[in-house]
Amino acid sequence: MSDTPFARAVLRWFDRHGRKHLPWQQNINAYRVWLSEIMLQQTQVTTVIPYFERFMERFPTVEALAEAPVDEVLHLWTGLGYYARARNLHRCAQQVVSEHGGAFPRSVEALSDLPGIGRSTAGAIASIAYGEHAAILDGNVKRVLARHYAVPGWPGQTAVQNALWEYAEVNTPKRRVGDYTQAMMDLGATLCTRTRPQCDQCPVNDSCIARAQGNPTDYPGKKPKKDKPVKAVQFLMLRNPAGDILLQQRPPQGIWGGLWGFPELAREEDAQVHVQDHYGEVVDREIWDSYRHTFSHYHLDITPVLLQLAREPDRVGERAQTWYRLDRPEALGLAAPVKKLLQQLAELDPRALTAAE
DNA sequence: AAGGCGGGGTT
DNA sequence: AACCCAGCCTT
Repeated sequence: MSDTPFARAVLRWFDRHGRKHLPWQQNINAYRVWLSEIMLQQTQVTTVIPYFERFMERFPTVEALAEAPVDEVLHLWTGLGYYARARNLHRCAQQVVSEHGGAFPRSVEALSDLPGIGRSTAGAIASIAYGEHAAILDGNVKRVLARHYAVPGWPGQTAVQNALWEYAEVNTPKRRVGDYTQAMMDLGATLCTRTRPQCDQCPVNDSCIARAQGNPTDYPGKKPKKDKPVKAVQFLMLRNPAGDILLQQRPPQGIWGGLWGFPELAREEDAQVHVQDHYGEVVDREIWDSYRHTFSHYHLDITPVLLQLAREPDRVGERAQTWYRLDRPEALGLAAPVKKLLQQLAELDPRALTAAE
């Protein structure tokens, strides 16, 4: 079978207008492609770039990543979100080393068996790194194809997703498949954008059904919206006489899985009474202003409470814990709100101020 | 099939 | 403030 006219036009456009200077497009190998693809899941290019550079600096090879402590991986991931990606990344690196001799497999099937790699990411790695005939279907490609073929409905629905996969597979060319993969993402990112698509410059505008209809931005269909529930917690910032802050490791599943955070308490409870019962005498308390942290699926109203302990308590509870030195921070994974509060605490810390000078 | 899982950029 | 982003995994 020869390439579709769609694919040929997209490739011609890529030669003239595609992006070719992104960090992971240089010195292409499967490790770099894989790392970038995982980071780019549900995350925009400009956000990813500095993280990608830091990871490549610290972990130049899949072996280096596999050998690192997971806490250090999560530390470098701090702020990127969806932390299961980082834990799967680490496990995947270890499997590539132990089960594939340090080389990522070439086939979509074998790639999909690795943690954190689904059908689309497997297609991206196989096509870009190895030139294998494999399709992708990420947010950009969904938008381009949904408009071009006027596929109605929200891509979260299985039927819509299946239809889009079919168009993706049909148009994926035999030759230059890596360029085509990159080209489709570039098309979605630079021309076929969510708002104000630049149809005049599109290489496949002559066959685009949504454009002919005059309503390209009606595709893809919107996700049905639901009201976000609100949860409220207190973050207990426990400070020992030395000035260090107590952090506990969160369980691997659930929000901020595997990261380190403050002990939490329901909003209604009395923080000072609770802490005195569990950690010993409290000699000072500051209740900081509450603020809202919003996730994709709920709002979290956070009230930070700083509690100064008279003495360092014994180890409390089941979970791993550490006294976080504000003047000499450990390499731990931290949720964004925790990182922000620790920075504010550091600004109050005379040792940290001295260290910064 | 539906929902959990982040944080930030854009509008 | 709503929306979405180079999705995957579990239930």
